[in-house]
Amino acid sequence: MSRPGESAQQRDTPVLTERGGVRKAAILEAALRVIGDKGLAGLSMRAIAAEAGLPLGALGYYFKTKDDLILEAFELHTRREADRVLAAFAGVENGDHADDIAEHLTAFIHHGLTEARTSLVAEYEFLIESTRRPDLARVSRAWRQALQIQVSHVASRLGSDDPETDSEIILSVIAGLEIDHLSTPLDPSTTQAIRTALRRTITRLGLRGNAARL
Amino acid sequence: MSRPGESAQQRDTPVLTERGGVRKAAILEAALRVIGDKGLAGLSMRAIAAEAGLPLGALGYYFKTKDDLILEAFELHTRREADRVLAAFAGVENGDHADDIAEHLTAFIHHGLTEARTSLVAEYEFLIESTRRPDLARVSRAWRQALQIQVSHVASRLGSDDPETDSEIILSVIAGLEIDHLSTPLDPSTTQAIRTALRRTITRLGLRGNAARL
DNA sequence: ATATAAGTTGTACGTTCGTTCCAGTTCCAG
DNA sequence: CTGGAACTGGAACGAACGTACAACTTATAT
Repeated sequence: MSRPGESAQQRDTPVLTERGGVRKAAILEAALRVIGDKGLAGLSMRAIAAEAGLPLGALGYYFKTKDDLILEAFELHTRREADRVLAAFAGVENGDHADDIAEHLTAFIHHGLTEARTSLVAEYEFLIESTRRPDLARVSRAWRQALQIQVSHVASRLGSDDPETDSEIILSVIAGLEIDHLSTPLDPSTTQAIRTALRRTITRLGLRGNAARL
Repeated sequence: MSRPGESAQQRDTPVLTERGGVRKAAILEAALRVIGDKGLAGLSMRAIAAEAGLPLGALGYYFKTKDDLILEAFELHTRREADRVLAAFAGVENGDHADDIAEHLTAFIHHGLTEARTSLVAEYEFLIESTRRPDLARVSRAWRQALQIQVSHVASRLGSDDPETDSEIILSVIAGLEIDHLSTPLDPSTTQAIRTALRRTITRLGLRGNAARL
């Protein structure tokens, strides 16, 4: 008997679709859901197993400890979310007006606060836990840095004269709007307030789609 | 035998300095510290008792359940923190330049990320938990609303032509900057980046201390 | 076919958890 | 002084926890 992590089938980019890999992926997905709606405080191996529809014993086979499982779940989340964020900003590059840009970001936040709410809550659970776990902190930092680099490129294309600062401001505003509206049900007037805040931010930063380079 | 919550000595504004009240306050303080450095996941009645230097049995006397304790700790935190935030913005009102305003906010964030880090982490623990507990969510909303009202008054005095939106932007930027730098040790260059972002935000929003009313 | 490895599952271990209880102590009104 | 109320603290409860393990089945390779 051996464990997957010790076996020769381990790769640089783990393939999660081979024999036992589907199960491993299902466990991580289940963990992300549990973290999202019960929090890390409510996360137990038994709760994950129940959510995944698997026996408790299965978890010990794929993950040495609960902490390992949490780390891998966070890595999975950042991999997936990075794509989503970049997609949101990619749609922005050819927009013509500041309002178009703001609209993309509004839709992004709106999605996070409604359909993807569980995932968003899980994300902030991880970020807070990162203050206590160096391994999670490394993932947080790498993710945040990747986001900022990409967003600053976008800001540069949109005519920013200080892309680094503007990307920091934009990412901060997004995070702040998300946090501030997580405890509240998202009604239309709230969405409108978010839109207004984003429009004003983008406009005042002087970002526009068809910007000539400075 | 009776419990304080059932007794006639209960008041609208609980006095925490009477006979057993000192202990109750000590328990809440201990809970805030434990939440800050072990998280809600690491919060146990025994950990609180140990942190407060009290026997486990004492907790059951002052708080019916752990959830009650958490709620009261959150209320204590918001009461205390509201004062601190308003003080930070109060020092801003008579400033002359956008840079002065930004400097106040930078100092505020810097303090939260260094000396008051434990308290800041606890705050975000509460905010995330608010997504799952309606009683905590009420506290979050009330607190957030109080902050926004006060900050929008300040923004108005600083010449904002849309104080509500500007206060939402400012509070979001602050929250975002805090969150984004919680997983990272706060070195001087990071502080400088925060200062730069705040300066640009304030400047671009057109806020200045000696503003004439529009 | 047979052996070896991979995957699977139910059970059980020792700990820690929130909460309850009660005998004992301190306080204050009468 | 005396009674009852407020307060104290240690012990104990059942429940839930993370993890380890051994018996078992399935797949793969020679």
